[in-house]
Amino acid sequence: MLKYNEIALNIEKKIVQQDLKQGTKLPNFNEMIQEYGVSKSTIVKALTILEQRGVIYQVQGSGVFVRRKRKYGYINVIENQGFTTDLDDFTITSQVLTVEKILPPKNVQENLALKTEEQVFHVKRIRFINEQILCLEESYFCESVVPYLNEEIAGGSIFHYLRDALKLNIGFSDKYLKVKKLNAEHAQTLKLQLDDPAMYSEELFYLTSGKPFDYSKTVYHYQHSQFFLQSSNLNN
Amino acid sequence: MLKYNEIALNIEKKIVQQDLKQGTKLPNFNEMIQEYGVSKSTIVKALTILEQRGVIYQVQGSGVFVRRKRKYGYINVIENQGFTTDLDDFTITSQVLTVEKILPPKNVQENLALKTEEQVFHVKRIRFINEQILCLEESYFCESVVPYLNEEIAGGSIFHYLRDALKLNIGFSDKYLKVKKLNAEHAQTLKLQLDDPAMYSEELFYLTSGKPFDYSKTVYHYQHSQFFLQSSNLNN
DNA sequence: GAGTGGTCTAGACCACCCT
DNA sequence: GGGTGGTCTAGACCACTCG
Repeated sequence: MLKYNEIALNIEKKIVQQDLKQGTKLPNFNEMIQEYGVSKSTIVKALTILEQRGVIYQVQGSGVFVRRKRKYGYINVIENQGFTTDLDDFTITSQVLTVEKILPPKNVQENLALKTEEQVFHVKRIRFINEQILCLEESYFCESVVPYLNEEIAGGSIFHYLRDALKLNIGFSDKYLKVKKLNAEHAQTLKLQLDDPAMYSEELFYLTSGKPFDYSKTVYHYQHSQFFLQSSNLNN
Repeated sequence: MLKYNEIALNIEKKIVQQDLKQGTKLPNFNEMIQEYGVSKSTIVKALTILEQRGVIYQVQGSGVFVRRKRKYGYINVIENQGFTTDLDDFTITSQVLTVEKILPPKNVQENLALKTEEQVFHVKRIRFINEQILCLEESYFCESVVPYLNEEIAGGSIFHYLRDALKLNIGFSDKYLKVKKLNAEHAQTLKLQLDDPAMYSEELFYLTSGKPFDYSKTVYHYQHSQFFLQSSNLNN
Protein backbone atom coordinates (compact mmCIF):
# COMPACT_ATOMS: atom_id res chain seq x y z
CA MET A 1 0.00 0.00 0.00
CA LEU A 2 1.29 3.42 -0.92
CA LYS A 3 2.12 5.72 1.94
CA TYR A 4 -0.04 8.59 0.79
CA ASN A 5 -3.04 6.33 0.25
CA GLU A 6 -2.63 4.82 3.66
CA ILE A 7 -2.46 8.25 5.24
CA ALA A 8 -5.48 9.47 3.29
CA LEU A 9 -7.54 6.47 4.33
CA ASN A 10 -6.40 6.86 7.91
CA ILE A 11 -7.43 10.50 8.06
CA GLU A 12 -10.77 9.79 6.43
CA LYS A 13 -11.40 6.97 8.88
CA LYS A 14 -10.71 9.28 11.81
CA ILE A 15 -13.12 11.87 10.48
CA VAL A 16 -15.88 9.31 10.14
CA GLN A 17 -15.22 7.45 13.37
CA GLN A 18 -14.95 10.59 15.47
CA ASP A 19 -17.85 12.07 13.54
CA LEU A 20 -16.02 15.38 13.09
CA LYS A 21 -18.23 18.25 11.93
CA GLN A 22 -17.77 20.40 8.82
CA GLY A 23 -15.15 23.02 9.59
CA THR A 24 -13.29 21.06 12.27
CA LYS A 25 -9.58 21.81 12.03
CA LEU A 26 -7.22 18.91 11.52
CA PRO A 27 -3.64 18.73 12.87
CA ASN A 28 -1.11 20.85 11.01
CA PHE A 29 1.56 19.60 8.63
CA ASN A 30 4.33 19.23 11.18
CA GLU A 31 2.15 17.15 13.45
CA MET A 32 1.14 14.91 10.55
CA ILE A 33 4.75 14.59 9.44
CA GLN A 34 5.60 13.46 12.96
CA GLU A 35 2.61 11.17 13.32
CA TYR A 36 3.17 9.32 10.06
CA GLY A 37 6.95 9.65 9.84
CA VAL A 38 6.95 10.82 6.23
CA SER A 39 8.07 13.88 4.33
CA LYS A 40 5.98 16.95 3.80
CA SER A 41 5.30 16.14 0.13
CA THR A 42 3.68 12.87 1.09
CA ILE A 43 1.32 14.64 3.44
CA VAL A 44 0.54 17.18 0.73
CA LYS A 45 -0.30 14.36 -1.65
CA ALA A 46 -2.54 12.57 0.84
CA LEU A 47 -4.41 15.78 1.60
CA THR A 48 -4.79 16.61 -2.09
CA ILE A 49 -6.51 13.27 -2.63
CA LEU A 50 -8.89 13.88 0.24
CA GLU A 51 -9.60 17.36 -1.05
CA GLN A 52 -10.49 16.02 -4.51
CA ARG A 53 -12.74 13.44 -2.93
CA GLY A 54 -14.57 16.16 -1.05
CA VAL A 55 -13.50 14.93 2.38
CA ILE A 56 -11.56 18.03 3.44
CA TYR A 57 -10.71 21.51 2.26
CA GLN A 58 -7.42 23.30 2.67
CA VAL A 59 -6.99 26.99 3.36
CA GLN A 60 -3.57 28.45 2.80
CA GLY A 61 -2.22 30.20 5.85
CA SER A 62 -4.97 28.80 8.00
CA GLY A 63 -5.28 25.04 8.10
CA VAL A 64 -6.94 21.88 6.90
CA PHE A 65 -10.63 21.44 7.66
CA VAL A 66 -13.25 18.73 7.55
CA ARG A 67 -15.79 18.87 4.74
CA ARG A 68 -18.95 16.82 5.16
CA LYS A 69 -22.03 16.72 3.10
CA ARG A 70 -25.18 17.87 4.78
CA LYS A 71 -27.76 15.57 3.29
CA TYR A 72 -28.16 11.85 3.36
CA GLY A 73 -29.87 9.40 1.06
CA TYR A 74 -28.23 10.71 -2.09
CA ILE A 75 -26.24 8.57 -4.50
CA ASN A 76 -22.76 9.88 -5.17
CA VAL A 77 -22.48 10.24 -8.92
CA ILE A 78 -18.72 10.39 -9.03
CA GLU A 79 -17.72 7.28 -7.17
CA ASN A 80 -17.41 4.69 -9.90
CA GLN A 81 -19.84 1.81 -9.64
CA GLY A 82 -19.95 0.28 -6.25
CA PHE A 83 -16.43 0.99 -5.03
CA THR A 84 -16.25 2.90 -1.81
CA THR A 85 -20.00 2.92 -1.33
CA ASP A 86 -18.96 1.80 2.13
CA LEU A 87 -19.86 4.87 4.08
CA ASP A 88 -23.27 5.98 2.86
CA ASP A 89 -24.69 2.54 3.05
CA PHE A 90 -27.42 1.70 0.65
CA THR A 91 -28.32 -1.88 0.01
CA ILE A 92 -28.08 -2.45 -3.71
CA THR A 93 -29.44 -5.67 -5.19
CA SER A 94 -30.15 -6.78 -8.71
CA GLN A 95 -32.65 -8.85 -10.64
CA VAL A 96 -30.99 -10.16 -13.77
CA LEU A 97 -33.16 -10.15 -16.88
CA THR A 98 -30.64 -11.14 -19.52
CA VAL A 99 -27.05 -12.32 -19.83
CA GLU A 100 -26.10 -13.23 -23.37
CA LYS A 101 -23.16 -13.12 -25.71
CA ILE A 102 -24.11 -11.28 -28.87
CA LEU A 103 -22.88 -9.29 -31.80
CA PRO A 104 -23.53 -5.76 -30.61
CA PRO A 105 -25.64 -3.11 -32.31
CA LYS A 106 -23.73 -0.50 -34.26
CA ASN A 107 -23.73 2.29 -31.67
CA VAL A 108 -22.28 -0.07 -29.04
CA GLN A 109 -19.66 -1.20 -31.52
CA GLU A 110 -18.63 2.39 -32.06
CA ASN A 111 -18.58 3.34 -28.41
CA LEU A 112 -16.45 0.34 -27.48
CA ALA A 113 -14.31 0.72 -30.61
CA LEU A 114 -14.80 -2.95 -31.52
CA LYS A 115 -13.73 -4.89 -34.56
CA THR A 116 -16.74 -5.78 -36.73
CA GLU A 117 -16.82 -9.42 -35.69
CA GLU A 118 -16.12 -8.96 -31.98
CA GLN A 119 -18.84 -10.05 -29.60
CA VAL A 120 -19.97 -8.55 -26.31
CA PHE A 121 -21.76 -9.68 -23.18
CA HIS A 122 -25.14 -8.05 -23.04
CA VAL A 123 -26.45 -7.74 -19.48
CA LYS A 124 -29.84 -6.36 -18.62
CA ARG A 125 -30.93 -6.03 -15.03
CA ILE A 126 -33.19 -4.17 -12.66
CA ARG A 127 -31.36 -2.71 -9.70
CA PHE A 128 -32.92 -2.13 -6.31
CA ILE A 129 -31.94 0.31 -3.62
CA ASN A 130 -33.13 -0.69 -0.16
CA GLU A 131 -35.64 -3.04 -1.78
CA GLN A 132 -37.09 -0.36 -4.06
CA ILE A 133 -36.69 -0.20 -7.82
CA LEU A 134 -33.76 2.09 -8.56
CA CYS A 135 -33.13 1.67 -12.26
CA LEU A 136 -33.11 -0.46 -15.35
CA GLU A 137 -29.58 -0.98 -16.60
CA GLU A 138 -28.41 -2.38 -19.90
CA SER A 139 -24.66 -3.00 -20.23
CA TYR A 140 -22.36 -4.23 -22.94
CA PHE A 141 -18.99 -5.66 -21.99
CA CYS A 142 -16.25 -6.10 -24.50
CA GLU A 143 -15.42 -9.81 -24.90
CA SER A 144 -11.68 -9.18 -25.24
CA VAL A 145 -11.60 -7.65 -21.75
CA VAL A 146 -14.38 -9.61 -20.05
CA PRO A 147 -14.12 -13.14 -21.43
CA TYR A 148 -16.71 -14.63 -19.10
CA LEU A 149 -19.87 -13.58 -17.34
CA ASN A 150 -22.94 -15.41 -16.08
CA GLU A 151 -26.22 -14.76 -14.37
CA GLU A 152 -24.86 -15.36 -10.90
CA ILE A 153 -22.08 -12.84 -11.31
CA ALA A 154 -24.47 -10.31 -12.82
CA GLY A 155 -26.70 -10.73 -9.78
CA GLY A 156 -23.97 -9.24 -7.61
CA SER A 157 -21.55 -6.41 -8.25
CA ILE A 158 -20.08 -6.87 -11.69
CA PHE A 159 -17.42 -4.29 -10.94
CA HIS A 160 -16.18 -6.18 -7.92
CA TYR A 161 -15.95 -9.27 -10.10
CA LEU A 162 -13.95 -7.40 -12.71
CA ARG A 163 -11.60 -5.96 -10.16
CA ASP A 164 -11.16 -8.93 -7.84
CA ALA A 165 -11.57 -12.00 -10.02
CA LEU A 166 -10.42 -10.67 -13.38
CA LYS A 167 -7.85 -8.31 -11.84
CA LEU A 168 -8.88 -5.49 -14.14
CA ASN A 169 -7.89 -1.93 -13.37
CA ILE A 170 -10.77 0.41 -13.99
CA GLY A 171 -9.43 3.81 -14.83
CA PHE A 172 -11.98 6.44 -15.77
CA SER A 173 -15.43 7.00 -17.19
CA ASP A 174 -17.64 9.37 -19.16
CA LYS A 175 -21.27 9.87 -18.20
CA TYR A 176 -24.02 11.58 -20.16
CA LEU A 177 -27.28 12.49 -18.46
CA LYS A 178 -30.61 13.56 -19.88
CA VAL A 179 -34.12 13.87 -18.50
CA LYS A 180 -36.92 12.45 -20.62
CA LYS A 181 -40.40 11.01 -20.48
CA LEU A 182 -40.59 7.26 -19.94
CA ASN A 183 -41.57 5.15 -22.91
CA ALA A 184 -44.07 2.32 -22.48
CA GLU A 185 -41.51 -0.44 -22.05
CA HIS A 186 -39.43 1.37 -19.46
CA ALA A 187 -42.51 2.54 -17.59
CA GLN A 188 -43.72 -1.01 -17.29
CA THR A 189 -40.38 -2.31 -16.11
CA LEU A 190 -39.98 0.41 -13.48
CA LYS A 191 -43.65 0.10 -12.48
CA LEU A 192 -44.36 3.70 -13.39
CA GLN A 193 -46.69 5.38 -15.85
CA LEU A 194 -46.09 6.23 -19.48
CA ASP A 195 -44.67 9.77 -19.75
CA ASP A 196 -43.54 9.86 -16.14
CA PRO A 197 -40.21 11.65 -15.75
CA ALA A 198 -36.94 9.76 -15.75
CA MET A 199 -33.22 10.31 -15.79
CA TYR A 200 -31.56 8.57 -18.71
CA SER A 201 -27.86 7.94 -18.41
CA GLU A 202 -25.24 6.69 -20.83
CA GLU A 203 -21.85 5.67 -19.50
CA LEU A 204 -18.60 4.53 -20.96
CA PHE A 205 -15.98 2.91 -18.72
CA TYR A 206 -12.30 2.61 -19.54
CA LEU A 207 -9.46 0.53 -18.15
CA THR A 208 -6.43 2.40 -16.84
CA SER A 209 -4.83 1.53 -20.16
CA GLY A 210 -7.41 3.73 -21.91
CA LYS A 211 -9.32 0.84 -23.46
CA PRO A 212 -13.11 1.25 -23.29
CA PHE A 213 -14.69 -1.99 -22.09
CA ASP A 214 -18.20 -1.26 -20.79
CA TYR A 215 -20.96 0.74 -22.38
CA SER A 216 -24.10 1.09 -20.27
CA LYS A 217 -27.48 2.71 -20.60
CA THR A 218 -29.55 3.26 -17.49
CA VAL A 219 -33.03 4.59 -16.76
CA TYR A 220 -33.61 5.74 -13.18
CA HIS A 221 -36.82 5.58 -11.21
CA TYR A 222 -37.44 9.23 -10.42
CA GLN A 223 -39.02 8.63 -7.04
CA HIS A 224 -36.25 6.40 -5.72
CA SER A 225 -33.17 8.12 -7.00
CA GLN A 226 -31.46 11.34 -6.10
CA PHE A 227 -27.91 12.27 -6.81
CA PHE A 228 -25.09 14.01 -5.10
CA LEU A 229 -22.03 15.58 -6.58
CA GLN A 230 -19.12 17.51 -5.11
CA SER A 231 -16.75 19.82 -6.92
CA SER A 232 -13.39 20.89 -5.56
CA ASN A 233 -10.89 23.47 -6.61
CA LEU A 234 -9.86 22.33 -10.08
CA ASN A 235 -6.42 23.93 -9.81
CA ASN A 236 -5.10 21.33 -7.42
CA MET B 1 1.00 32.42 -12.74
CA LEU B 2 2.13 29.17 -11.23
CA LYS B 3 4.43 27.06 -13.35
CA TYR B 4 2.33 23.93 -13.20
CA ASN B 5 -0.82 25.80 -14.14
CA GLU B 6 0.89 27.43 -17.05
CA ILE B 7 2.16 24.08 -18.28
CA ALA B 8 -1.24 22.48 -17.84
CA LEU B 9 -2.96 25.23 -19.81
CA ASN B 10 -0.31 25.07 -22.48
CA ILE B 11 -0.70 21.34 -22.97
CA GLU B 12 -4.48 21.61 -23.03
CA LYS B 13 -4.28 24.38 -25.59
CA LYS B 14 -2.06 22.25 -27.81
CA ILE B 15 -4.49 19.35 -27.64
CA VAL B 16 -7.39 21.56 -28.66
CA GLN B 17 -5.57 23.56 -31.30
CA GLN B 18 -4.00 20.54 -32.95
CA ASP B 19 -7.27 18.68 -32.50
CA LEU B 20 -5.46 15.60 -31.17
CA LYS B 21 -7.60 12.47 -31.05
CA GLN B 22 -8.34 10.30 -28.03
CA GLY B 23 -5.38 8.03 -27.42
CA THR B 24 -2.75 10.26 -29.04
CA LYS B 25 0.50 9.96 -27.13
CA LEU B 26 2.04 13.11 -25.69
CA PRO B 27 5.80 13.74 -25.31
CA ASN B 28 7.44 11.89 -22.43
CA PHE B 29 8.58 13.40 -19.15
CA ASN B 30 12.14 14.14 -20.20
CA GLU B 31 10.99 16.00 -23.26
CA MET B 32 8.53 18.04 -21.21
CA ILE B 33 11.19 18.75 -18.59
CA GLN B 34 13.40 20.07 -21.39
CA GLU B 35 10.63 22.00 -23.12
CA TYR B 36 9.44 23.82 -20.02
CA GLY B 37 12.72 23.94 -18.13
CA VAL B 38 11.25 22.67 -14.86
CA SER B 39 11.73 19.72 -12.57
CA LYS B 40 9.98 16.41 -12.95
CA SER B 41 7.65 17.04 -10.00
CA THR B 42 6.27 20.12 -11.67
CA ILE B 43 5.43 18.14 -14.79
CA VAL B 44 3.83 15.46 -12.64
CA LYS B 45 1.68 18.10 -10.97
CA ALA B 46 0.60 19.67 -14.26
CA LEU B 47 -0.34 16.28 -15.68
CA THR B 48 -2.23 15.31 -12.54
CA ILE B 49 -4.38 18.41 -12.92
CA LEU B 50 -5.12 17.60 -16.53
CA GLU B 51 -5.94 14.03 -15.59
CA GLN B 52 -8.43 15.15 -12.94
CA ARG B 53 -10.03 17.50 -15.44
CA GLY B 54 -10.46 14.63 -17.87
CA VAL B 55 -8.13 16.07 -20.49
CA ILE B 56 -5.56 13.26 -20.49
CA TYR B 57 -4.93 9.85 -18.96
CA GLN B 58 -1.64 8.47 -17.78
CA VAL B 59 -0.52 4.88 -18.09
CA GLN B 60 2.42 3.81 -16.00
CA GLY B 61 5.23 2.37 -18.06
CA SER B 62 3.59 3.45 -21.26
CA GLY B 63 2.92 7.15 -21.61
CA VAL B 64 0.54 10.06 -21.38
CA PHE B 65 -2.44 10.08 -23.73
CA VAL B 66 -5.13 12.46 -24.89
CA ARG B 67 -8.62 11.95 -23.53
CA ARG B 68 -11.45 13.59 -25.37
CA LYS B 69 -15.14 13.31 -24.93
CA ARG B 70 -17.04 11.90 -27.83
CA LYS B 71 -20.26 13.88 -27.72
CA TYR B 72 -20.94 17.55 -28.02
CA GLY B 73 -23.74 19.78 -26.81
CA TYR B 74 -23.60 18.56 -23.22
CA ILE B 75 -23.16 20.83 -20.24
CA ASN B 76 -20.24 19.90 -18.03
CA VAL B 77 -21.66 19.45 -14.55
CA ILE B 78 -18.37 19.72 -12.75
CA GLU B 79 -16.99 22.97 -14.04
CA ASN B 80 -18.28 25.53 -11.57
CA GLN B 81 -20.57 28.17 -13.01
CA GLY B 82 -19.29 29.78 -16.11
CA PHE B 83 -15.53 29.45 -15.58
CA THR B 84 -13.72 27.64 -18.33
CA THR B 85 -16.85 27.23 -20.41
CA ASP B 86 -14.51 28.64 -23.05
CA LEU B 87 -14.02 25.51 -25.07
CA ASP B 88 -17.45 23.98 -25.50
CA ASP B 89 -19.00 27.23 -26.42
CA PHE B 90 -22.58 27.71 -25.54
CA THR B 91 -24.09 31.14 -25.46
CA ILE B 92 -25.62 31.63 -22.05
CA THR B 93 -27.84 34.64 -21.43
CA SER B 94 -30.20 35.56 -18.63
CA GLN B 95 -33.50 37.29 -18.10
CA VAL B 96 -33.61 38.69 -14.59
CA LEU B 97 -36.93 38.35 -12.82
CA THR B 98 -36.00 39.52 -9.34
CA VAL B 99 -33.11 41.07 -7.46
CA GLU B 100 -33.97 41.98 -3.90
CA LYS B 101 -32.45 42.11 -0.48
CA ILE B 102 -34.48 40.11 1.95
CA LEU B 103 -34.51 38.20 5.17
CA PRO B 104 -34.18 34.64 3.90
CA PRO B 105 -36.51 31.72 4.53
CA LYS B 106 -35.42 29.28 7.18
CA ASN B 107 -33.94 26.59 4.95
CA VAL B 108 -31.72 29.16 3.21
CA GLN B 109 -30.65 30.49 6.57
CA GLU B 110 -29.60 27.02 7.62
CA ASN B 111 -27.79 26.20 4.41
CA LEU B 112 -25.81 29.43 4.46
CA ALA B 113 -25.29 29.20 8.23
CA LEU B 114 -26.54 32.75 8.72
CA LYS B 115 -27.19 34.71 11.88
CA THR B 116 -30.91 35.21 12.43
CA GLU B 117 -30.93 38.85 11.37
CA GLU B 118 -28.56 38.56 8.40
CA GLN B 119 -30.02 39.43 5.02
CA VAL B 120 -29.38 37.91 1.61
CA PHE B 121 -29.67 38.93 -2.01
CA HIS B 122 -32.42 36.96 -3.63
CA VAL B 123 -31.92 36.60 -7.39
CA LYS B 124 -34.38 34.90 -9.67
CA ARG B 125 -33.68 34.56 -13.36
CA ILE B 126 -34.38 32.54 -16.44
CA ARG B 127 -31.26 31.37 -18.20
CA PHE B 128 -31.06 30.72 -21.92
CA ILE B 129 -28.69 28.45 -23.80
CA ASN B 130 -28.28 29.42 -27.43
CA GLU B 131 -31.52 31.44 -27.21
CA GLN B 132 -33.52 28.54 -25.78
CA ILE B 133 -34.85 28.34 -22.25
CA LEU B 134 -32.34 26.37 -20.20
CA CYS B 135 -33.52 26.75 -16.63
CA LEU B 136 -35.14 28.78 -13.92
CA GLU B 137 -32.65 29.65 -11.21
CA GLU B 138 -33.26 31.06 -7.78
CA SER B 139 -30.17 32.07 -5.82
CA TYR B 140 -29.50 33.46 -2.38
CA PHE B 141 -26.24 35.28 -1.73
CA CYS B 142 -25.01 35.97 1.74
CA GLU B 143 -24.85 39.71 2.38
CA SER B 144 -21.64 39.49 4.39
CA VAL B 145 -19.82 38.07 1.37
CA VAL B 146 -21.72 39.76 -1.46
CA PRO B 147 -22.49 43.26 -0.20
CA TYR B 148 -23.89 44.54 -3.48
CA LEU B 149 -25.77 43.18 -6.48
CA ASN B 150 -28.11 44.71 -9.00
CA GLU B 151 -30.17 43.76 -12.01
CA GLU B 152 -27.46 44.62 -14.50
CA ILE B 153 -24.90 42.38 -12.81
CA ALA B 154 -27.43 39.57 -12.49
CA GLY B 155 -28.07 39.85 -16.23
CA GLY B 156 -24.52 38.73 -16.89
CA SER B 157 -22.34 36.14 -15.16
CA ILE B 158 -22.67 36.65 -11.43
CA PHE B 159 -19.69 34.41 -10.84
CA HIS B 160 -17.43 36.50 -13.01
CA TYR B 161 -18.56 39.53 -11.04
CA LEU B 162 -17.76 37.81 -7.77
CA ARG B 163 -14.37 36.73 -8.96
CA ASP B 164 -13.26 39.80 -10.88
CA ALA B 165 -14.96 42.74 -9.20
CA LEU B 166 -15.30 41.44 -5.65
CA LYS B 167 -12.07 39.42 -5.80
CA LEU B 168 -13.72 36.43 -4.17
CA ASN B 169 -12.11 33.04 -4.31
CA ILE B 170 -14.69 30.38 -5.01
CA GLY B 171 -13.51 27.12 -3.58
CA PHE B 172 -15.89 24.20 -3.82
CA SER B 173 -19.52 23.22 -4.10
CA ASP B 174 -22.11 20.57 -3.27
CA LYS B 175 -24.85 19.70 -5.74
CA TYR B 176 -27.98 17.66 -5.20
CA LEU B 177 -29.98 16.45 -8.18
CA LYS B 178 -33.44 15.00 -8.41
CA VAL B 179 -35.89 14.35 -11.23
CA LYS B 180 -39.49 15.40 -10.65
CA LYS B 181 -42.66 16.46 -12.39
CA LEU B 182 -43.00 20.17 -13.04
CA ASN B 183 -45.46 22.10 -10.89
CA ALA B 184 -47.78 24.65 -12.49
CA GLU B 185 -45.62 27.68 -11.78
CA HIS B 186 -42.40 26.16 -13.09
CA ALA B 187 -44.15 24.73 -16.11
CA GLN B 188 -45.47 28.13 -17.04
CA THR B 189 -42.11 29.81 -16.60
CA LEU B 190 -40.28 27.23 -18.69
CA LYS B 191 -43.09 27.17 -21.25
CA LEU B 192 -43.73 23.49 -20.67
CA GLN B 193 -46.74 21.49 -19.51
CA LEU B 194 -47.77 20.62 -15.99
CA ASP B 195 -46.26 17.26 -14.99
CA ASP B 196 -43.60 17.38 -17.70
CA PRO B 197 -40.28 15.96 -16.49
CA ALA B 198 -37.59 18.21 -15.04
CA MET B 199 -34.26 18.06 -13.31
CA TYR B 200 -34.31 19.87 -10.00
CA SER B 201 -30.96 20.91 -8.61
CA GLU B 202 -29.89 22.37 -5.30
CA GLU B 203 -26.41 23.78 -4.97
CA LEU B 204 -24.30 25.23 -2.23
CA PHE B 205 -21.16 27.18 -3.10
CA TYR B 206 -18.31 27.86 -0.71
CA LEU B 207 -15.38 30.28 -0.72
CA THR B 208 -11.90 28.79 -0.47
CA SER B 209 -12.09 29.76 3.19
CA GLY B 210 -14.91 27.23 3.64
CA LYS B 211 -17.64 29.84 4.11
CA PRO B 212 -20.87 29.03 2.24
CA PHE B 213 -22.09 32.11 0.39
CA ASP B 214 -24.52 31.02 -2.34
CA TYR B 215 -27.46 28.68 -2.12
CA SER B 216 -29.24 28.07 -5.42
CA LYS B 217 -32.22 26.08 -6.62
CA THR B 218 -32.56 25.40 -10.31
CA VAL B 219 -35.16 23.72 -12.51
CA TYR B 220 -33.91 22.63 -15.93
CA HIS B 221 -35.89 22.49 -19.16
CA TYR B 222 -35.68 18.82 -20.05
CA GLN B 223 -35.59 19.35 -23.79
CA HIS B 224 -32.79 21.90 -23.76
CA SER B 225 -30.46 20.47 -21.18
CA GLN B 226 -28.20 17.48 -21.12
CA PHE B 227 -25.29 16.91 -18.84
CA PHE B 228 -21.82 15.53 -19.04
CA LEU B 229 -19.59 14.24 -16.30
CA GLN B 230 -16.15 12.69 -16.25
CA SER B 231 -14.63 10.60 -13.51
CA SER B 232 -10.93 9.95 -13.19
CA ASN B 233 -8.89 7.66 -11.06
CA LEU B 234 -9.63 8.83 -7.54
CA ASN B 235 -6.27 7.63 -6.18
CA ASN B 236 -4.32 10.41 -7.82
C1' DG C 1 5.50 38.49 12.86
C1' DA C 2 4.52 33.80 13.88
C1' DG C 3 2.13 30.08 12.01
C1' DT C 4 0.34 27.49 8.27
C1' DG C 5 -0.17 25.81 3.80
C1' DG C 6 1.75 25.97 -1.34
C1' DT C 7 5.38 25.66 -4.86
C1' DC C 8 9.44 23.93 -6.71
C1' DT C 9 13.76 21.49 -7.01
C1' DA C 10 17.25 17.51 -7.66
C1' DG C 11 17.72 13.21 -7.19
C1' DA C 12 17.07 8.27 -5.54
C1' DC C 13 14.51 4.43 -6.23
C1' DC C 14 10.20 1.73 -7.51
C1' DA C 15 6.63 -0.33 -10.73
C1' DC C 16 4.98 -1.25 -14.90
C1' DC C 17 4.87 -1.91 -20.18
C1' DC C 18 6.80 -3.49 -24.29
C1' DT C 19 9.54 -6.02 -27.43
C1' DG D 1 16.45 -4.61 -20.60
C1' DG D 2 15.34 -0.10 -21.94
C1' DG D 3 11.81 3.20 -21.56
C1' DT D 4 8.21 5.39 -19.12
C1' DG D 5 5.55 6.93 -15.44
C1' DG D 6 5.01 6.89 -9.99
C1' DT D 7 6.61 7.53 -5.24
C1' DC D 8 9.17 9.68 -1.82
C1' DT D 9 12.57 12.59 0.32
C1' DA D 10 14.88 16.94 2.36
C1' DG D 11 14.99 21.29 2.02
C1' DA D 12 14.60 26.13 0.12
C1' DC D 13 11.57 29.62 -0.51
C1' DC D 14 6.85 31.74 -1.33
C1' DA D 15 1.99 33.30 -0.02
C1' DC D 16 -1.56 33.73 2.82
C1' DT D 17 -4.05 34.36 7.53
C1' DC D 18 -4.68 35.96 11.86
C1' DG D 19 -4.09 38.14 16.07
